[in-house]
Amino acid sequence: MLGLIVSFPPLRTYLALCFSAHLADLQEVYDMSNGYEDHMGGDEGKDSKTNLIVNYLPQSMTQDELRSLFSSIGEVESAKLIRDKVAGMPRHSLGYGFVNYLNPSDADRAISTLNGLRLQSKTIKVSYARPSSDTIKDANLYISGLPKSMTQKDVEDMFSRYGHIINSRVLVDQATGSSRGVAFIRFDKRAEAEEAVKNLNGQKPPGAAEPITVKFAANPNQAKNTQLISQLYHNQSRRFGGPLHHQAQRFRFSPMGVDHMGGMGGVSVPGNSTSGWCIFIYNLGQDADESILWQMFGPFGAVTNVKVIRDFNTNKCKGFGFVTMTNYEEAAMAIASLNGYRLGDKILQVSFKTSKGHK
DNA sequence: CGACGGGACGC
DNA sequence: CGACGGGACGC
Repeated sequence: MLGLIVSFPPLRTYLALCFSAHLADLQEVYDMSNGYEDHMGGDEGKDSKTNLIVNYLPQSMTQDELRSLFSSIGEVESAKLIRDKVAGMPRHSLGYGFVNYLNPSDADRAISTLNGLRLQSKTIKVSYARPSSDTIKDANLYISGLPKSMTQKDVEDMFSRYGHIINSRVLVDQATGSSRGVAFIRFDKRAEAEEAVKNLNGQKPPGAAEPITVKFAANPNQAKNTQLISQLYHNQSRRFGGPLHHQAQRFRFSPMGVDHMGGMGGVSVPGNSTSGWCIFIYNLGQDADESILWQMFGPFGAVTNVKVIRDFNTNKCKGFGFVTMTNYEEAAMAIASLNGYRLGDKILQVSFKTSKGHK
């Protein structure tokens, strides 16, 4: 569908249609503010006058389509769609990108005409890109335990004293529309986010009965993998077959994980209320993630759960994790094969999980 | 040289 | 209703 934008001349017609639609619905849109506006001013930020960040792009949109869309405003110096960097092939879009114009006035007009544009049931956000820097990375916080009465603005007001908020979101229950007491806040700088964690984690908002939790958000890969795992688990428990392929494609889950989830049948183990055999994996690198555990253990049989243990604040792996496998023989084979396995520059130690008290 | 988890992570 | 930080050996 987006291919039409590239392939056919009547782009203006297409845009006009989309644009009128988006104007009609503009009130529903939020996070359309320009997160960088506070830093723009005077004659600072030379490249930021031409360089834009584009968020909430449709999954199917390609880099060429991104360039094509923004070329309708003016001459584009470069367009970059950000894709994941998994060793596996697909390299699918992360849903955002950068467009750098030759002319600052074109960048400005691109914001005024394309910000809020609806594409494929998405509403894109177009704003000036902040100057590239390591200091702005990993500045997204996850907040839980908020009073249900706190609105997005309330939460922002609580956090804004620690820095400049780029965007925020309060999660609401699908059915009731009420707050789930969970929010995300992205600060401009990681240091600002760190200050907010230090000062607000474990604190009670005014009038609240319970303290809130403030920590760095997991990256979306981790979150989606975890979510998908539990979805697959529940789907599979209810009935075999079903919408597994659809879900797997939608979330682009690790191929290993998907393949072997299919083999997961009866999950109850005699004498154990929690199903399966829990395996302890030690000496994982700090950047280890769930997908590597699926890849390593999946080939040995039915894996029902994987978990990388991370530091609460930094989200870096603490060096170990757990894998649950349904069948004893397969678990034993995995342990025998993977204990002593070299992952990166580390030699793994793999064994059945011991009870909590000992080493 | 470090060693065994545990609400909630996206309307 | 949505992944906000790429890629870069050139100037």
